[in-house]
Amino acid sequence: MKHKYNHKEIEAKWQARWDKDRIYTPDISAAKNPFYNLWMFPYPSAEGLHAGHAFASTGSDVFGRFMRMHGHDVFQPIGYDSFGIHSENYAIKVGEAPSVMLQRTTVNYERQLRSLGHGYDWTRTVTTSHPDYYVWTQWLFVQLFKSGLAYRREASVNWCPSCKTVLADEQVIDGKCERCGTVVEKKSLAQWFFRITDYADRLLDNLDGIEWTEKVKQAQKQWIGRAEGLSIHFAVQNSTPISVWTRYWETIFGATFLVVSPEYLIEHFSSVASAESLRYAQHALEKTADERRTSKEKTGEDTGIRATNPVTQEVIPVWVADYVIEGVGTGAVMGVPSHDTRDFDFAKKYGLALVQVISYPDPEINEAVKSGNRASEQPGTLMNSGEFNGLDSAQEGKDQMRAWLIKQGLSEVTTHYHLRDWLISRQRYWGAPIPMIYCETCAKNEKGWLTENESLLHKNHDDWGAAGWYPVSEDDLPVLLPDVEDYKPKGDGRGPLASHKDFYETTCPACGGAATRETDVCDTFLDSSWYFLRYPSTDSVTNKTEPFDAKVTKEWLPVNLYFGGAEHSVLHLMYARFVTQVLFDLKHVPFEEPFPHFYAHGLMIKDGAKMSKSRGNVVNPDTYIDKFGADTMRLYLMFMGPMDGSPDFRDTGIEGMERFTNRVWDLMQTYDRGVHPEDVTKVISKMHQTVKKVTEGMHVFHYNTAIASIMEYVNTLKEVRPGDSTDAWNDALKTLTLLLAPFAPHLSDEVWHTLLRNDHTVHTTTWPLFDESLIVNDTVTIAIQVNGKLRSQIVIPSAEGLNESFVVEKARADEATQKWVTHDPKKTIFVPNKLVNFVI
RNA sequence: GCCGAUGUGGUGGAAUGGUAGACACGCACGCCUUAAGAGCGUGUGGGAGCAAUCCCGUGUGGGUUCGAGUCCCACCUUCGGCACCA
Repeated sequence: MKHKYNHKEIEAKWQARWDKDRIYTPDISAAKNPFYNLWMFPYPSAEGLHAGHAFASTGSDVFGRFMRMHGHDVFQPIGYDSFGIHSENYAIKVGEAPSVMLQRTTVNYERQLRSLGHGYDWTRTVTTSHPDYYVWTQWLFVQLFKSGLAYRREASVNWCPSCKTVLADEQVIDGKCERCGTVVEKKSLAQWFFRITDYADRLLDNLDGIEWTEKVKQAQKQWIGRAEGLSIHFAVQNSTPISVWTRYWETIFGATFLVVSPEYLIEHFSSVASAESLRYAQHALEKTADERRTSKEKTGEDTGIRATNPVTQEVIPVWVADYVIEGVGTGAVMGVPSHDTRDFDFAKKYGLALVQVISYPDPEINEAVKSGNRASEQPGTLMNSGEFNGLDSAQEGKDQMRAWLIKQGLSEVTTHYHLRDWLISRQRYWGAPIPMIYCETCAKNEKGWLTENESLLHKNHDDWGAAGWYPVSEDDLPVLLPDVEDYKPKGDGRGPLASHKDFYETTCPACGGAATRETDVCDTFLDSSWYFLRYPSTDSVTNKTEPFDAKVTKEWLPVNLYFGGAEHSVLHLMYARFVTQVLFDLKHVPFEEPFPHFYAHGLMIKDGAKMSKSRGNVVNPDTYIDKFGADTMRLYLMFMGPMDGSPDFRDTGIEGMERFTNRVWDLMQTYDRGVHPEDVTKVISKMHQTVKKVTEGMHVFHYNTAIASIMEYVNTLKEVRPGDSTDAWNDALKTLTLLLAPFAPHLSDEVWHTLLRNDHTVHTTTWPLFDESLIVNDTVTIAIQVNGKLRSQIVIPSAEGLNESFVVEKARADEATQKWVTHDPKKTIFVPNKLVNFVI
């Protein structure tokens, strides 16, 4: 090979040139054909981007470039999700202020992202920890508060003893902190919540109308967890009735006891329950959620309370047990040992009654339920709930049973959700201060913003914690996060800002008296719940007075393609949808769904394992870009496998791709060389075939097969004999350059200008079209099968490919075939242009 | 337990029901070179055979079909999500 691609020189040159010519900076207000191409913005970690980020961001960039070559005004912004525990924890570790560390890490991120040659619009970036941005995060909080969707209540919440802050349910993975992996504890604190549960139905139902991978939709559906069941009321002697919630109401005849959660017992029956059971409940509350979750053995205590089964009129005992979880259902369950394995275990251990279902009150229902209820037919046999669920024949009985229970006034239909309200407060420093003010005087007078004003959306809220609370006036935003020395979390349930009088001392917006600011800060997921709205408006003249420009937003949103990791299925994506729906209801945006098309890319692995610092298998893209160049790196990343897979990064693989890059570069030097007249058809046919395959691959993010067909094309061109058909050859190389442009943007633009002698960038040049009719070659190979097994092949002129009698006759005449087909076949199958199958 | 995926050479991975393993990596041999590297060329699913060629092969077992990696039924593996969910 004579010529080698000099990546260092060429890539630096083009990155500077693109910047200067602003080819990735669309005219936001005048764009005719907008395409908003968004990659989930990273949090700028101290370690910088790893190869997995490069894989994902390149996948997004390739598509943006593809769209740009289709005449779209592609807007591809980038920014930093810079607030949050992750950044702060690292700052604490290295003993540096988060804001100081951030300056260094963002510079590094920008350098890395630029070195990959991505087509970002660097004139419109977003940094969530900048006051210009978080002023609007605080504004958003105020809107939610005024809508009645933000409220404050004392609650038992997830507490991470290492991060020393509370966490949202979504941020607890297997009982551990999503950020640091520490086992999460329960703690009772007064906290701000968002009423995302108000939007549960819409969040669920809208999923049907958006183009997301099934996997991610399923994850959201499960997380929302809508389930219809019945609330059934059990009268309690000398006390308030107990309501249980169940989806298996037809088993109520077998309910021989009730079990309540420790929380339930203390809240409702502390005066009537047995001392032993109360002690048990108190003790149970001290256990961590994880301890309760993982203990196999069920424990409990008889409360001494007696309830009545509303259907059988049987008096049954009420027990307390920590396997019943507060917040699931009503916190009380009916124990049906004949139908549920957990109830069976419990009943067995404590000697509770186990009764089989003997009869039903209505003969018709009796029959219907019985038909699906094997337990009733085989007394003494335990039927577990799983087995019962699988029986379709029981459905009709269940439906009738429900109608009967409701008619008798014993129960009502209740829908339960797994989704909980979004806990926003963080007792930390590095976040947007929650823009609320508490006035003790007003609180005493039962006054507060929500008691004096009508909320905008959530009308029938109970005013938990509303007294005394006022939002910071929008004119006074932002509430600036002060620079403080002692930003470390103290762990006493209050954030570091609570030690700073000059921060929290203020005056009441209502009465003018002394008041205090909220000292907790917002969850980082609030920062990222609306950032996509900000990008197109960053340079708008109105951005000092509005979070985003209405006209620009109407033009550019919702996001055309959102590219990101599936690990955000139930966190970021759910929050962003919720916030967008609220903004829609408040008429700030004209759409309900921010990401009508979300593509979930896979997670890159290295040596068969997930990349992680502890495994020591994190691939830093810098070394590879330095050694092989961004284009070779990009090509390799995209060639490893489909975007939704989990490709394994291997050094030998990128070396192979370097050979390809050099082969292409070498081939490009032959521009004007020409092609042998006898090879012209071959070249043209392969060219159109390649354009077709690449184009199709791009649309479905199968970049690996797109690159594979480009490789085939290059292999073909290398075999072609030189000659005097210059146009055909030059056309072939021109097409090759265009097809490579999204993957290898630097090399392509260099070739495009210096060798192919164009004076405009390749990246806004129109993507090549293919002509199906030109893909056809002079000849076509027909496979010959005998009884479905391949036995021979024949080559025939393409013109005869559809001619059945011609092809079959040729096939019968084939020597190898005659060995297998000795007499007339029973049947002959002919597939045009493909094969002939003789059945003998 | 429930939900969703997944399973193809030594490896990454290709295949609108129609020639399984495209394209690469790796490996082997050869050319070039004083040599190494780079580059170029040839071969490379398993088995039998000097060879032409034949047999077997897409997690397992059945089925549909002229023809199944692909469709249907049952099961297994691995990976993700949810979960003492009442």
